[in-house]
Amino acid sequence: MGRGDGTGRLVSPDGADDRGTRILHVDMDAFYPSVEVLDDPSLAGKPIIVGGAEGRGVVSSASYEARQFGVRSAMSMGVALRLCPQAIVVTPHFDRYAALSRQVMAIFHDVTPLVEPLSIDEAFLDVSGARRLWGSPAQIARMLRARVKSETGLTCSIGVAATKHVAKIASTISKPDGLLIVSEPETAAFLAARPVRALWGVGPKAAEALEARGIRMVADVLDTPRAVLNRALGPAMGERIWHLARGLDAREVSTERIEKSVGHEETFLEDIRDAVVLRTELRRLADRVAARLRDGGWEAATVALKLRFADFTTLSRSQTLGEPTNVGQRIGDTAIELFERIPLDQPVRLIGVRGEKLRAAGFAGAALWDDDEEWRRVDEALDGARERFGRGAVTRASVLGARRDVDALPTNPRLRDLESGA
DNA sequence: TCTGGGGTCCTTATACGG
DNA sequence: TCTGCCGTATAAGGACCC
Repeated sequence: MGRGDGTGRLVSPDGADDRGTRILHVDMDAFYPSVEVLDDPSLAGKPIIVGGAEGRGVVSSASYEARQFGVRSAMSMGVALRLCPQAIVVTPHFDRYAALSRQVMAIFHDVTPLVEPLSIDEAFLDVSGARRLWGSPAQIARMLRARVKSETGLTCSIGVAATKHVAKIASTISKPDGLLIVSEPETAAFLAARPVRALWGVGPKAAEALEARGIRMVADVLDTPRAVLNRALGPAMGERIWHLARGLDAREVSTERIEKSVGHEETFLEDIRDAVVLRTELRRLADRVAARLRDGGWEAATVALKLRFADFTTLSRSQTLGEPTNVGQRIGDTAIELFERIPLDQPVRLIGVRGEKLRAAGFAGAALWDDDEEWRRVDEALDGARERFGRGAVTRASVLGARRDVDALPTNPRLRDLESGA
């Protein structure tokens, strides 16, 4: 959720240039607190903090009134309340947020089927096919803002641009209740004037590494040789920001995303030393992970354990299973095996279990293992799928799952994609 | 009153087979 | 047969995002 304090609101005027644009990024304003105000109008205009109220809670989201005191997402509640003692703390009502989110997404789908939800409160829309029906991208954005407001009572901010990246930056700086249109001809100048931190994927660490080389603004990135960026940030990140700084972002709006892992983790109210208690928690978390896997029709090929100790050092261990599973007992057994290998020389503050390398459930793997011809076809499918999704996005197991289960589970987007890719 | 919980992606180290 | 190289897979850790 947004980080600004809400003082920078921008609304592009009617008739603003929207040449070359087709992507909208819609971002709800202070979504959680705004929903709370909707449900309790007496909160309107007050500093609201949504987050874990007691113990080790942090701020999930703060109203703009609270942000003016410096309250930000991910801040510990203690610090937040020191900055803004008069704030009203509300524990989150995720079901309500999800319901409002569905309502807002439905409005988007009214306008175009090309909607890519990024999180509970934001989405990309490709409106290139919606022009005839609804008008130019700028007109569509104005209509969406009006509809969201009138049908839900919530405000949102919209960035309109030629690419996802620029649309996202535009919505961020237009907040709250803003609209910023960045036409294609304006893009280069718009980007150049932003700090590097505005680039997607540049967080505190990368910003620091760039700053150390005198690179503070996107304009500075333009003056920096590619090789220097690659050295400073690593080849993947270096290449990415070299492109993004130039407005080069070929990513399409994609309506189907493929889950790669599901997990649960828990921070204790007080650090725990007792291994019996920790094992019990692992069982509980493993059962929740397994239930989610079954709901989605997945199995996990790898089980990962996460521990965070009292001093905040965090460690993870993972193990690939002989056979993927969505059975809580198996996931729990594996998590506990991993846990037993770690010396407990400190109390534990957080423990978590995650299932990774998801594939479709129900695949009878054993039958295939000694069939060379089948393996050859699987590897061909793997190559095809990797070309489409990129390396690492697809595992052999996921292809195996796709080949076997695509008829049984035709509505599963992961399987459909893999099958057509194969 | 220091630091949540859900994720994705990238880098580096290591092991293994040819 | 030994060594190096290459590609691949797995594992661990960390940065980043909301």
